[in-house]
Amino acid sequence: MLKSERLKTILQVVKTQKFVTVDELAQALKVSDMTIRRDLNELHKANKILRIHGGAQLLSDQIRTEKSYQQKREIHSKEKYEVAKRACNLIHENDSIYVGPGTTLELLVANLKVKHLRIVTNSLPVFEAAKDNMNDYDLIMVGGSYRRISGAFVGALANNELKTMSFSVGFVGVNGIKDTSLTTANLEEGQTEGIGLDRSQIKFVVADYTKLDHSDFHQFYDLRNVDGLITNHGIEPELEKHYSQFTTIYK
Amino acid sequence: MLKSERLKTILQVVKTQKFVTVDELAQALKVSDMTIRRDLNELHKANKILRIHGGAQLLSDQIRTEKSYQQKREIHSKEKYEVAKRACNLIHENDSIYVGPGTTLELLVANLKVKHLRIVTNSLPVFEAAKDNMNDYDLIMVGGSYRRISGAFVGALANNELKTMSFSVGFVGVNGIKDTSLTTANLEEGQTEGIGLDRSQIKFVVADYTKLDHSDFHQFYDLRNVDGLITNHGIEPELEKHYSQFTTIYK
DNA sequence: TATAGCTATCGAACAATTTCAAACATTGAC
DNA sequence: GTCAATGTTTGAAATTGTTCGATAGCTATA
Repeated sequence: MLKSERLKTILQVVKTQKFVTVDELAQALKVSDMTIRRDLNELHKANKILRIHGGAQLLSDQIRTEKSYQQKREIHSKEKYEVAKRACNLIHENDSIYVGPGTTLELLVANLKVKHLRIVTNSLPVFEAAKDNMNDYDLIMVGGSYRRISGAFVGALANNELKTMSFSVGFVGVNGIKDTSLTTANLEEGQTEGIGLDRSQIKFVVADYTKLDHSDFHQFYDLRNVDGLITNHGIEPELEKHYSQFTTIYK
Repeated sequence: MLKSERLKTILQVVKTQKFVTVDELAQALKVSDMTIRRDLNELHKANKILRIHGGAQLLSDQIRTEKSYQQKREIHSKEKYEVAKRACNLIHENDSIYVGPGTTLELLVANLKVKHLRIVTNSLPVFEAAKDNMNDYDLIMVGGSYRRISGAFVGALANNELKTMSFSVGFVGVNGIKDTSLTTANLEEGQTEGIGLDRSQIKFVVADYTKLDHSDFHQFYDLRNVDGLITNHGIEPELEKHYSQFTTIYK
């Protein structure tokens, strides 16, 4: 493979996954890690990516311009990536999974490598990410009314459609977790996510540590009813102990 | 093989593959690598390709234009635009409209200027076009299984969802119209479109003149049950007379 | 919180490999 | 034979891989 071809591939990967490690790239492109480092440094010098310890991520301004609808995307990219990778390990071949809206869950489906999955989502960004994933998944969109701000489909249509389905695993993101309450900014979105969880045999909530011990307006689910809280290492031991009373912590 | 012939072949390969190595070309064209290098340098001097270490790649401006070129050819074809504009005039304030998949219908929603509409579609490209339209429409997506090739959502989920709705006007595109049959390439897609029409008080089929008197594999609706065929001026008088037996022609 | 120890990552230096172009030899058409 | 195109040789340049000591980041322990 030509060098410029490799550089282009790297850029492509960074764009879709927001973050990559040196090892991942070295394995995928079948070159040594040193070569990848040199490539990343070159791309960094050309101001195409942001070089960080262990890998690279999208430039924050690229994140902003790419999708103007959310500034959330530009922060905590690495943390979200960690959480997403952890969540990937909980998915197995032939699963039918529900994936709610949220940037972390976009990363989840973008980084999935398990084969033979049925992915159901009510989020357009998540759908797009799954569509761009190299593996050829059975992809189902839950339609409904469109919320421009989050890119999610919600309302009675979405809810009714979800109620006709059953999932082996379900993942939702949150804006905050306070005590045993999962909270979000929008009532309708929370309701739809709640139904997605209800219809899932195993229920996971995905939240980097910045979401813990914070509360948003609408409570939409009880932490005691979910099977796992997927977060990253940044979680404070005190909080971990607190939440582990109610559910399993994956970090 | 003549030199000029070889140069042409190389250009062709670069165009289709974006990247090519010296070795690949040397083996394929059965000449020495040195000859290929000389060829590549010549093409580079003529500004036809970008020479890079180990091979060659498309000029960066060719890469940029390449994608949008295909789409522009598709989308901005004059005939489709005419048809789309004509269809726009059949939509009025406060309508609830169903819009099926198809490039002409993408143009339709992109050019809509009527206010206070509810737009329902099972096509992702149509949805995206409507989303980008400046007017703030009530936008509803019908979810379901995703067909990568056309960007449409189909199957039982989509069908059931459509069956719960009622539209004042419905628009579908076709691959071909033969006698009184609307035909399309995919059975499921046709079924879903058919239901969209069934649920519409006024039913329109949209087809530039190239679609008339052509047939695709699956028949999904009867022309005698639609209220209008929207086409452009290129239609042959003979065909117009033929189809006007079955429905109203808008051109 | 601070510290020590561990591991992964890093870049510099060097070696191995690949690619390059110049110079020259060869081929084939006229 | 002449000339243009092509092949071959060869040393230089570019790229990549490997080794290794330094450093960053994390974990466990006090």
